[in-house]
Amino acid sequence: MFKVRLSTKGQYGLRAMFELAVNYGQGPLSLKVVAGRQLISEHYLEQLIATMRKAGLVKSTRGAQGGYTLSRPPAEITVGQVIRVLEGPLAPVECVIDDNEQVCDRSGYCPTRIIWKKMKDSINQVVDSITLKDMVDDFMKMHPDRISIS
Amino acid sequence: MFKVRLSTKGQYGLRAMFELAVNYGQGPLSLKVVAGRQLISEHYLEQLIATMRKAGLVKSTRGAQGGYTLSRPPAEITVGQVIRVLEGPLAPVECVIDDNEQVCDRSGYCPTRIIWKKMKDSINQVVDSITLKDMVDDFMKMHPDRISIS
DNA sequence: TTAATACCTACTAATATACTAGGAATTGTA
DNA sequence: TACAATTCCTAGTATATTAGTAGGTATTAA
Repeated sequence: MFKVRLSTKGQYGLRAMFELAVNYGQGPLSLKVVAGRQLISEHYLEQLIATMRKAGLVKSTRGAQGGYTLSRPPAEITVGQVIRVLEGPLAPVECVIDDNEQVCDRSGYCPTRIIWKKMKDSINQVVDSITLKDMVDDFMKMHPDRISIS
Repeated sequence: MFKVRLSTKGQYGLRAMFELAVNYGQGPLSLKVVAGRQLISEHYLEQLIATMRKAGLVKSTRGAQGGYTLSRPPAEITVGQVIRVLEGPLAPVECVIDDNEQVCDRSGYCPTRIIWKKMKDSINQVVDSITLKDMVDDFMKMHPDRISIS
């Protein structure tokens, strides 16, 4: 197997958020449409988007013609925010989740902690430097035809 | 839970390799000593070090007074090599494990792949830029007394 | 000869993953 | 007002992974 991997929660959730970003300013998008466009199980995505709603990343409109919209402009939501809401903190080992030096029992003799810290910082730097708007812009650059599908 | 995390295989394995690096040039170190110094289950570590032996990172000497040594100088073994041997490739999602563009069925419409690629490159860059020698040097700088424990 | 070591295969409890099942509540539209 | 489209909610489940443990055999220095 491979490691430092994301579960499908983060993957699917980010793809769903991308669809909402593409649709931003054009009213709510139903789960059915989002799931259909990204080929994700609708019922499973429902659970993921519930998490994002509770975290304040998306807003919902109930009833017929309802759906979901981003709660902020795409430029104000980072990939890191989305992934961390769905997956929890991004860190290779537990002892570097918090930046404050929460020492484990072997802390004085741990030669590896500094490495885990660097990995963590590097991962988060990548995902925090990309917004949903960046994703949409990049995608439109490569697929100018995609707008007509929406 | 937290994500992009390493299992204990990578963590324990790297700590064991650190001990072998500290001891480099002074003959073999037994599993018992390594496990004892790093507070790891000896029997479990045995399985991890077997993987590293098969991968050519360590050499073993059987029988009484036997043990393990690094098969190359600490400066020639990177943290990335150790972790990848024990955990497999370091990549957040499967579709970026290989650099060649192995496209999934939705490849033309995947707005996230470039992000996973950046995460992967960033993680590997960190671990590949640190050698076991770097770890030992850093540690000795902070704990000059540790040499006497060996 | 013996004690210390490496080497090997199999088993297991606990946990997480990626869903599915089945419905209740809400709301725009005919 | 009825109804269809939607969100919202709780619970179950098959599979895989993790982090070991159990119980040995083979090798070698003293």
